[in-house]
Amino acid sequence: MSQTSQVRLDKRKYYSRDQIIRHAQKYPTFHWPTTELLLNLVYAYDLIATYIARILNRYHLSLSAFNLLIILARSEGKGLPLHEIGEALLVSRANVTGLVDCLERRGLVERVVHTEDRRVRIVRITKSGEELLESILPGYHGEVRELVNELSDEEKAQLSRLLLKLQDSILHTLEKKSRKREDGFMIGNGG
Amino acid sequence: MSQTSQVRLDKRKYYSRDQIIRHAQKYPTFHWPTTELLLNLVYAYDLIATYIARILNRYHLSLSAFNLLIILARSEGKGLPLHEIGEALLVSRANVTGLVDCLERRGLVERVVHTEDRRVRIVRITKSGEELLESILPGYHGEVRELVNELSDEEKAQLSRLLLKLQDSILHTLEKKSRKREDGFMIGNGG
DNA sequence: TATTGTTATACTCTATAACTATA
DNA sequence: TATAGTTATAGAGTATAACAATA
Repeated sequence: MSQTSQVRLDKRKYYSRDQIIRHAQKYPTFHWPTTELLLNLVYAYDLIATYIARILNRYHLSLSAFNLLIILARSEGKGLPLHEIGEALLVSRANVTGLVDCLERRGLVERVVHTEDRRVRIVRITKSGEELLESILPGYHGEVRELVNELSDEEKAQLSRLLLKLQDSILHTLEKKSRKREDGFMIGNGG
Repeated sequence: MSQTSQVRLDKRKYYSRDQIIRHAQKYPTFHWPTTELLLNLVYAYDLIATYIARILNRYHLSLSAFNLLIILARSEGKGLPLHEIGEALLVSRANVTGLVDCLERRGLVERVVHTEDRRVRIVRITKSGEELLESILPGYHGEVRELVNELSDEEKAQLSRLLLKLQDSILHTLEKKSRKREDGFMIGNGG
């Protein structure tokens, strides 16, 4: 694979500060710190998501499928109804059905009818799903940790704090917007 | 739409620190600050990406299409060869063709054969593409700025600095890995 | 009537391999 | 031989609407 060593990983030359500002300054609403933040957030996410997807690919799991298995494993046998899975993964109900179908066919999760509300199906992780997770997680945690090892624990904690504050800001703005307009902005679970 | 007001935007209850640590502490490679950082990065990205996708949806543009138009607009008429677009967007060559096809059909970009190397096609934004961008960007910048308005400029800059450091850490680790193994990890442009 | 979940559809994004034309 | 771009295909992800079962 001669390509491997020639792939340029760093795309940041396409997003130089000077070029962006030169192009965008004609818009009065343009704000460099905001734009810079978004670019860095998106690019950091892209790098990590692509890398994690490659790890999970070895196990034929998508990122959503992996997240679902982990959430179910953490629930300690109680499982989750399908509509709550949609909330947790920011995915619509219709698509949760497909995701769960796929994992159920492989025997990694199972559906159980809720005893009190017979409309509801609880999804639980199976023994086999737990075994798969246990074969993935040691290597997964190690590889991910190596990936971010140039940040100290303190920097990681600070980054987390700022990202949390960013999430709060977004959530508050969206709530304000959906209170204001009846045709307000919606996120997730649009079905 | 009675659903609008009932959608729960905040999914963080599914990712509580105690529950995660209780489940993951059996793995010696597990490291809470790293996991916390990843969760917060992914969720912040999800919120922003979903919101921006909704804005762009009004103009029938995907996030990639929007990014492509902006990169082309910033190049000030010079345009970009298709393989560089792949690098910039972290997308494989094959998929750049499709993306450019789609925008070319709508008259927003055009292909021009490179005069010196006749294998190369340069993609340029058209007048019509620039007009579309100019109709989107004022509102776009304003909405995005409102979304993150609970962070001060200083906090945004600090967040950017930390995200940059995170990007560097990832890029360095990936480079080390691909130097080590001939079948090394690759990102993007796998075609 | 409203909610949970399913089915069906269509569109986008992604990954891969085989192909062409140029260098 | 290597590179730029295209074509074709298959698998995910997402959005939407219509529907059945249950509340």
